[in-house]
Amino acid sequence: MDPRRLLIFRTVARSGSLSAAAAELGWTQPAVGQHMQRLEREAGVPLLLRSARGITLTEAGTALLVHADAVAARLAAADAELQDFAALRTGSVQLVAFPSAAAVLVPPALAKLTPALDVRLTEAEPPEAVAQVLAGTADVGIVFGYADDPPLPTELVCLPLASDPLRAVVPLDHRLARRRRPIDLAELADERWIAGCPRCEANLRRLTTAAGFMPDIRHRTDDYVVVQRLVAESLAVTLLPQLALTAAPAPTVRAVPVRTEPRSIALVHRVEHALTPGVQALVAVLR
Amino acid sequence: MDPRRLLIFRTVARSGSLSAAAAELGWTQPAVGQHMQRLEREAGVPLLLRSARGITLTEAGTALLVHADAVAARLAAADAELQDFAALRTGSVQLVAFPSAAAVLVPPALAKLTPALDVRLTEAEPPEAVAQVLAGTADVGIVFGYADDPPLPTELVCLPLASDPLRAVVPLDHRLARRRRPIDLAELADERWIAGCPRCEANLRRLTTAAGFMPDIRHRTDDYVVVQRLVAESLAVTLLPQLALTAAPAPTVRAVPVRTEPRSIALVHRVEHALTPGVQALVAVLR
DNA sequence: TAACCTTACGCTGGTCGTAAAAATA
DNA sequence: TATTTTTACGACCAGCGTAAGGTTA
Repeated sequence: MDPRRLLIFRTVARSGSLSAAAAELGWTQPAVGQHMQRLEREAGVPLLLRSARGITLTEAGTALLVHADAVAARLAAADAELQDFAALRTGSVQLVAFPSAAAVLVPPALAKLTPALDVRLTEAEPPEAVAQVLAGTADVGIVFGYADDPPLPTELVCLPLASDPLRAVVPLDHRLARRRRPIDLAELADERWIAGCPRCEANLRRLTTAAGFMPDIRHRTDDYVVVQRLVAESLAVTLLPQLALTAAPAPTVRAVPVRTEPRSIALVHRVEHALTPGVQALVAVLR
Repeated sequence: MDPRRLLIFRTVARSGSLSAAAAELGWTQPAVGQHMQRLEREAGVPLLLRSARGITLTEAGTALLVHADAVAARLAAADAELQDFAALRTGSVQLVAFPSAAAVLVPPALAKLTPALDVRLTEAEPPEAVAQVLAGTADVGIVFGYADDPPLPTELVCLPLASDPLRAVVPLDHRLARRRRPIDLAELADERWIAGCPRCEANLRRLTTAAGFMPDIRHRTDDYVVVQRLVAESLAVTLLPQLALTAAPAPTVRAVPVRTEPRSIALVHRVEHALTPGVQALVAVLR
């Protein structure tokens, strides 16, 4: 059974005549008549009793009208729900961000969004975040990247958000603590070091190699609060991105500008979601 | 929203890929793809996430699938119900018949029908029965007609069922009670008469006029039981159709063949109901 | 007459198929 | 390579409009 004809039948049944239904549909009388003929032929049962005063439903027609009404109601409900998605009156977006972005960038962005959009935040370091977006576990990811990162799969869209400079973090009484001009990394060649997550450590090694030394790594943690406490006790120095320092500013350490390439912060999502209203809205407030 | 595309979307969602859906529908892949593109454009929201392993539903797509399933279920229910009507597993027919037909012709006919067809009998004399069928209050009418009746409206179909000869009904001790050969109406010119319903009385007057006399009408009733009791008491004679005598055979009177035109018994229904299974079935067992 | 219905027929446009290219595993 | 997708384009037929005819109130 062709569902379009069922809806035309509904219009005919409710309006009382083929011509009235045609007017309602913006068609001509024969167009509606042909549809009803085909519907009745396919049904195998007369549905309408024609007369010069319009139409009356047969018993089968009356029964069919109930179903037609139900179908029309469902279609209207489907339409309304899709419009809710399109107008951001409903829908949810899974957002995954690395910790300091989750702390600094995400909350003010979410505050700008309509509360009808259900954004759910989880934390993950970039490699895992990208994997989640690829797998569909997350819709939008906030990640950071270093200069020589491999390119992302073409399935993903990458929107640069900001450039995040690295700072050298030293104790308050360090000899470089009061320097205003950017220092060279080589000036920290003889320090003890704290390394962060694997990618950050790889980046650190790349930078120090370029600066001509091998860092003496004593501790490893990607927790920027712990890092700063270790530095405060003069146990080591480290490089931290400005974002992490903004997330947890510690008066017990000193962040000194250093001549290194900044890391880049970017937003990723699957290409198909370029038109998904929820993703679109979230991307818009994050940029 | 085009309901056909909703059903195609349902097939796609359930089969997991455009190509699998196309195979299921007996179409090609691009045909399905074009439908989905249009559906998404009209929806204003992406519904499918395409990949090389097939498709995944977006959140909006998942919501839409629920409605699509509901629509499909309703369409199936509508189809099933129409087939029930077509196969006489359901449905009802309003039958209106004049009293003696209701007594003699209808019961054995109904006994031959499937009990799933709900036939409802009411009694009415022909003029009213025809009016009911015209108005749609009844679907099938059993009526009788005389030679010079006006033609029926073209909106009605008339199927002759039988020819019903008239009998002269006289007391057992009447001088004509033992006659085997048909009598002439003129032989009853001097009797007292009982007339029936208005149409029957008109027919009686037409016949007697042709036979050359005016009947001395003493009583009027269309109840053929009452008629026969009156005759049994030798209060009058009358003409009764054979059908009425079959309905209520009375040993206390004598029915003698008489040379008159018989009345005709016919079945009427609206032309549109020629294809209605219930009407068709009822007509078939009544013929 | 006016309103409803059909039937007949021409033309448009939706929609399906074919063919080729692109992307992923 | 095999399977998925998309895009482009051609052809067909469903379906709408126009026009004419029939029936009832």
